[in-house]
Amino acid sequence: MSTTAPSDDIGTRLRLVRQIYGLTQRELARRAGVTNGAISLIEQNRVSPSISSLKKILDGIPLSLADFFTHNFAASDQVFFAASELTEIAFGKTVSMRMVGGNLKERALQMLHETYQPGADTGEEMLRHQGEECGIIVAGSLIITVGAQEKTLQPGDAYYFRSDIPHRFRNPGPAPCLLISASSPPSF
Amino acid sequence: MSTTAPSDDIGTRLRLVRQIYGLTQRELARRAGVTNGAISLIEQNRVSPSISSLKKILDGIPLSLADFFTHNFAASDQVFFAASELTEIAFGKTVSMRMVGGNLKERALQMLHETYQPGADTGEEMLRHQGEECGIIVAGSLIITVGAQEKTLQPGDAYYFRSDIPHRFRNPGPAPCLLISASSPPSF
DNA sequence: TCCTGGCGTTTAGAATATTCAACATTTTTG
DNA sequence: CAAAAATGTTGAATATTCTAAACGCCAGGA
Repeated sequence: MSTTAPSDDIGTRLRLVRQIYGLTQRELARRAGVTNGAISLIEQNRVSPSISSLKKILDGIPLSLADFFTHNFAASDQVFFAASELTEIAFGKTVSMRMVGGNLKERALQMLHETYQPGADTGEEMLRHQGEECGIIVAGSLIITVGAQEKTLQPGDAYYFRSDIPHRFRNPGPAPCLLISASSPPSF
Repeated sequence: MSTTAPSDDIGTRLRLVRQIYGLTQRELARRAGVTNGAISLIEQNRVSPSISSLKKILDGIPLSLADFFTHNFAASDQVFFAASELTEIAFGKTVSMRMVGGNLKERALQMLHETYQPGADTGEEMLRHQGEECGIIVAGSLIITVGAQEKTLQPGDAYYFRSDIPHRFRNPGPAPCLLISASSPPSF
């Protein structure tokens, strides 16, 4: 039992969270039913708020006390990613993936833009890992095997399965196959 | 981003935690550098402590604010388990396991008392999953394969490996093999 | 039985947090 | 550019929490 403790600089933390949510001290104060002055003093660490005050304030965001103390609110958390910013991952010469938010920490989700060149195959020794995954074919076609089932998917088709069921992806066609996938928790 | 929020009944929560850790108000107050009266008032919800006070108090346990707000401190959390209370899990007719704390929630750890009957084998298709695992042979003997390595373990021998390395357990001997294992995170 | 020591609780007063209203500064707008 | 609106900060008054010391209660030991 030991969640990593965030800094106890409550003031900076609150200011950060408030700004991430795009609220002014006055707007948050109004929603929370406290005064803007109180929020100002707290954010400057000139007072240490009571739990009841902090709770009221966080309710105005809204955000639970648990989340407030648990999560790492990095101001640098990127929200938008240019195509060129996606981190590239290659598996052999036939499979490559472009990951959304690879630089983020504490991701609960992994989204990939995958490319399977003609002939690409994740291998006879099926993949197995924890979590769940799903995806939608964007271009080309792909043969997906999941447990005892196998199907050729065309653009627009999709899949969803528990990742602990052995699975395999193959592109038999003459054209590259593009697909967008999501999985949780991230496997890399 | 939404950790389940525990009750905001800070008083009861603090009292519960304090008692779980076997501390009196006075002892905790001494460690935390606050007065026993303050703790009494907080536990009765007659005041809402400041973050700084609550932090000082939790430091005396010690417990982080994040953990305090995150975890579910069920007073009923069982600590001791009679052999008969271990939850039984069978895989085929040759492998069975007895799990410690199967009824607990939020386990970070899984401990099993495993029995491999003569001839038992987890299968040629090696096991792979997230986390790490280790164990000690209690009786009989067992052939364990981990990646490229393979070894016959005797009572007292032990193993430790990252569970994502393909692994396999076999009991070739004429006698049942007993072992105790631990893994994290729990795989079931 | 009457102590003694430990427990949680309570109360008055000191310390701290919060409100209210005003201020200085920046941003928006005509 | 000037006026108006919005933002964060501050000081004095109020409200709340925290301390220090006492209280009542109960379990064990002479």
